Amino acid sequence: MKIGDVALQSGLPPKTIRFYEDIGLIRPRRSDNGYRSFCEQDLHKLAFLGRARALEFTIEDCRTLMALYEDDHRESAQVKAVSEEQLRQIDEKIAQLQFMRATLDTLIHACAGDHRPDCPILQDLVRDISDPAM
Amino acid sequence: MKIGDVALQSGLPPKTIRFYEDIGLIRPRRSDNGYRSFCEQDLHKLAFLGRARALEFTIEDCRTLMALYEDDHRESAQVKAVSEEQLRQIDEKIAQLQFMRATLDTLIHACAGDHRPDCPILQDLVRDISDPAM
DNA sequence: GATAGAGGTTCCAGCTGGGGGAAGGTCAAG
DNA sequence: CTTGACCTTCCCCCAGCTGGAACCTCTATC
Repeated sequence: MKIGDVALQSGLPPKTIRFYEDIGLIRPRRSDNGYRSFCEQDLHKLAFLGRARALEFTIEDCRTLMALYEDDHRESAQVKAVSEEQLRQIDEKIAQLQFMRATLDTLIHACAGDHRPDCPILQDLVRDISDPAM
Repeated sequence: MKIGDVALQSGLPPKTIRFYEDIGLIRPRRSDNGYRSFCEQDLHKLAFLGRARALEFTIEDCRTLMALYEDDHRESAQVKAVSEEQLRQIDEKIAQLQFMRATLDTLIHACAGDHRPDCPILQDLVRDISDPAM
């Protein structure tokens, strides 16, 4: 398979696939003409990477998961640990975003949204420096 | 005020303040010795930027908000529109993260997390290419 | 056999939003 | 007069790609 084929099948752009090779996540063979030649295993790995990235695992996480994936002697506890850390970070992000959302929502509801310049949103953003309370 | 002073008062690192000047968000004067010299207005703008960024407004959003902030003839509807779009994007992010969280949580609960190599998490990540259903 | 077009290749640059650190200038205190 | 804290510019680096230029290769068509 050439890069275009695996791109279609994995859903990853060719650029991304080359990038993953650059950083050593996959190691496809080469044909005589210099083209990358992907086997089924490579395709599975790319799908693996695509899904892990969709779950917001970092590239470094992916590297770890990939190593575990390839290690027949892995312990599932290791995989679980990485995933639990990732879950924790997602939870953190969600909490932070929900806090921002609440703040922004309050501001938006306080704003008349008409032709006059008075705006509680701007007022809040620029409020007194010496009052760091949120 | 020198950059260190406004850094302390605004909570932004000096590097970030210089960066904001580079991209034209602020235009502090210069003292004879070449040092940046910030006035109260600059400080307010920096605080403004810090808070807007904390609400995940992009730099481009900040540029827009800053222009509105400086425009006495603005209509609050413009500010509200930018903020509502931002709220929409935050909601989108939250929804996506919650979906990821659910997926990851399910996988984690399905994983024994012991010394054996069998792991539903890896199995899911690498599952059949020809089954793109999530 | 020539050529066009759709692929492939490499490399370099850039995006967002800054951070790290070098090399040098300036200022106040001791 | 020196020390140390602060300031300056400069350039490179981070993640995780993406775009583009310049070139190569294969296939199809005339």
